[in-house]
Amino acid sequence: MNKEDSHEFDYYDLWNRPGFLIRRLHQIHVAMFLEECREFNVTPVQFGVLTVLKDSETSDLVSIARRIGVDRVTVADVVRRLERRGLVDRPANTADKRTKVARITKQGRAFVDAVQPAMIRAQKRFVDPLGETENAKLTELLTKLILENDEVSRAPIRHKVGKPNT
Amino acid sequence: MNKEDSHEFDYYDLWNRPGFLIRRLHQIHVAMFLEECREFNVTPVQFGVLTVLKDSETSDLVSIARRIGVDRVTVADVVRRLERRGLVDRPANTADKRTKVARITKQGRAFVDAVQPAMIRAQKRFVDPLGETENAKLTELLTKLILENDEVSRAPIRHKVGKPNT
DNA sequence: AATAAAAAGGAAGTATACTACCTATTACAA
DNA sequence: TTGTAATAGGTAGTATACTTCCTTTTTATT
Repeated sequence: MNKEDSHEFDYYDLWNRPGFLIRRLHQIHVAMFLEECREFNVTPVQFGVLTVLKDSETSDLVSIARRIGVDRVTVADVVRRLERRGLVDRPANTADKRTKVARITKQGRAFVDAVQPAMIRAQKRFVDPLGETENAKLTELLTKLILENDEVSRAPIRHKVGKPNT
Repeated sequence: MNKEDSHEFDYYDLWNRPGFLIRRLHQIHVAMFLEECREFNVTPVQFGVLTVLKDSETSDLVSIARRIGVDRVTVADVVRRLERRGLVDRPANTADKRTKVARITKQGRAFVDAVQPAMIRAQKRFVDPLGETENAKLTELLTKLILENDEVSRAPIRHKVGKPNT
């Protein structure tokens, strides 16, 4: 019998693996987001990039990657798709010829405003089964785990700006 | 100003979007898993499939998909890779010629046993920043959210009881 | 000023995770 | 029994999310 040879916790059961739970939950959130935003045909990460750009006017890809916690190559992919849809453009940077910044267009801004309510619906619906206290606790625990483990990921956010939340 | 026009919660901040937190955490878990299991060159989902197969001897792809909560097309992909490595084979099913079951090989079983400690290390390290109480609470909250929202995802896991899929 | 290190990005490759469409087989029902 | 449903799987296409290797440009060091 292999199931219990660590005689402390049954990691053999998928439902006892935190990683399994997180993967499933992530999957569910993406499904909900896409469902709520179906008419806009936008993904959570695409909306994340647009959110960052709406704040910062222009930004090089590495900065975006750090802000949303995604690999720079992935960001380049996402930005390429947003550019194809006219939501973002890529003006050349004369100051630093290595970078090729991304900039949200007027259409992009209007798009974010139009999608925002659907995004909020998705977020609320996602945590709807929890009460207010549980919801706060969940946010606290998730944030703690992210901040404590951040350096493991390839796209560390290395900060606690804005909202230490603790 | 758009940041506060829902005058209740600042969803404009990425760190206040539960979906963002879940995505980041999932990403971190995958990174940790890959790090701990580097020598074995195996992913969380691959190990999940092997775990299920070790239990059930043989299984058709749809059943695996339901057990681990992943789309059947994805499972087919994963199984193809495991087959290529000799960890799984695909005997034909004479009883039902539609199915082409997956079966874990002897090598596959040995592989699971060899990787198991690294997998457990990854799971423990992931929740290490939490105390025992917090850890239990996290598991409780994640499980609750999964079970309550499961039907949204494309790969629902037969959750709860007597929930006919329409 | 010359050179090495660091940073930004492109290109190619892999894995997960879907959708949509198609075929083959099985189960069910008129 | 015959025709329709449902089921299992394949194929193709898209998006996220990485890795590794490469080039160009900037920064730092000597």
